[in-house]
Amino acid sequence: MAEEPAEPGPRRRPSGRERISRAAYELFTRYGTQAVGVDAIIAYAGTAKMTLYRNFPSKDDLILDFLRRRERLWTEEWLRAEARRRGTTPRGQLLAVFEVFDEWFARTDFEGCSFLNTMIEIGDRDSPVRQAAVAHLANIRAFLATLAAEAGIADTDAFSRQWHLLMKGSIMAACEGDAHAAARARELGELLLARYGA
Amino acid sequence: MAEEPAEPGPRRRPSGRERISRAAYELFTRYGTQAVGVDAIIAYAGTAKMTLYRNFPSKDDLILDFLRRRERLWTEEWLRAEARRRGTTPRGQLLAVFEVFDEWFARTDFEGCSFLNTMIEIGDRDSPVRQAAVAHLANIRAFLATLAAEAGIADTDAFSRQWHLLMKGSIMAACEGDAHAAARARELGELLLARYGA
DNA sequence: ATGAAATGAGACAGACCTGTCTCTACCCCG
DNA sequence: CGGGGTAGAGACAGGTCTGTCTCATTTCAT
Repeated sequence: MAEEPAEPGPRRRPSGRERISRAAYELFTRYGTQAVGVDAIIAYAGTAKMTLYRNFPSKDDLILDFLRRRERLWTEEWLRAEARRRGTTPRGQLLAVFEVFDEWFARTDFEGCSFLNTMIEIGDRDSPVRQAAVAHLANIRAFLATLAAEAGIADTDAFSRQWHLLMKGSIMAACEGDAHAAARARELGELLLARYGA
Repeated sequence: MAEEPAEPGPRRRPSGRERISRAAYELFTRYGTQAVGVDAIIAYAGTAKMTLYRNFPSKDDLILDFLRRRERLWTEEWLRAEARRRGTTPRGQLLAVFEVFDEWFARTDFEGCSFLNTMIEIGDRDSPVRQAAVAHLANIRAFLATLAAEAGIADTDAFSRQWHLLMKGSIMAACEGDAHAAARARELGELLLARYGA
């Protein structure tokens, strides 16, 4: 949910790898990693198929690249940055997560959390792709734990897991069509903050 | 999570349709509706492919049958029955949901909520399969709203949506591997009950 | 400008998917 | 016993998927 800098020069066409990576990001976020084939990606990127397979050994490697890009653009540059920016206190930054979610859920192209979607789409627990998605979810929790520590909460692990539970529950509710899912989670969040004395 | 009655006679082999429906249930719950092909289903059921297509116009119709069966076996005969049985008060029956979930999450063959999984797997919002999954999720909420009304809660819609949010969040956390996801949600549930004066 | 590297375009292989069709055999009820 | 509905087995069509290969063209640094 941020834009790329024009990579090397001032107005240069991005490399084939970069265009494929961006195309995969657009299509994977919207339609899921399993529903989108490599042919759709190269058509969207305007490249040849060999450009994809010269840069990525397999589609799975492209999905791993997609998850890393998602963490950078969504987790870090969007969610974390916006929460930090909107909240004046650690407590306010935690609650700002659901303010950000509220706008996210209202987008017409809202299609859920790519990490959760990928985890569910990949049934095999041993798949490196699924394990990567789970690891990226844990990185979201690491940010929550940081905020919890700054808010003076003692058990940051328990708190961040519960806060993340609210986030995931609200995302699923939004996927179902609940327009007020973020506000419902925010109210639960306030109860949880009070419970932890923050 | 209940067993079928031996349909007509005392020890008769179930009909082809019934065997296919049961096989689809086993495989779809475990691996997802998109990952399992009709060939795997007929092999598991021990039937011919034409037996499937004589009884179900398409795979999508088989998935719809699967979702209905899931509602009967999981939502009604398992979740609702166990919550009713374990709790002595409406409040206790609500909290018993997470007691039941705790045992569910610990199962080695735990593979999440089939309604959520199907909703995510089917990207197309207009798909009848996805809409059916969403409708089955709403039926879970209807049960929660009944319990909320019995517990004397005024806004049963808001409450049931928040309780369901906790359930869905805990399921996602359990899919990630959190062994204590049910206990975390239960604690949030107690805060919510207090907030609603129950 | 020139040679090396990257890219575009598309055919192709092999696997898998849904759904159709045929043919044979069984089973059950009258 | 006999006949009609049901089931099993498997070939088949038509599509999609990932991944490989070839070859002409472009692009870039030297």
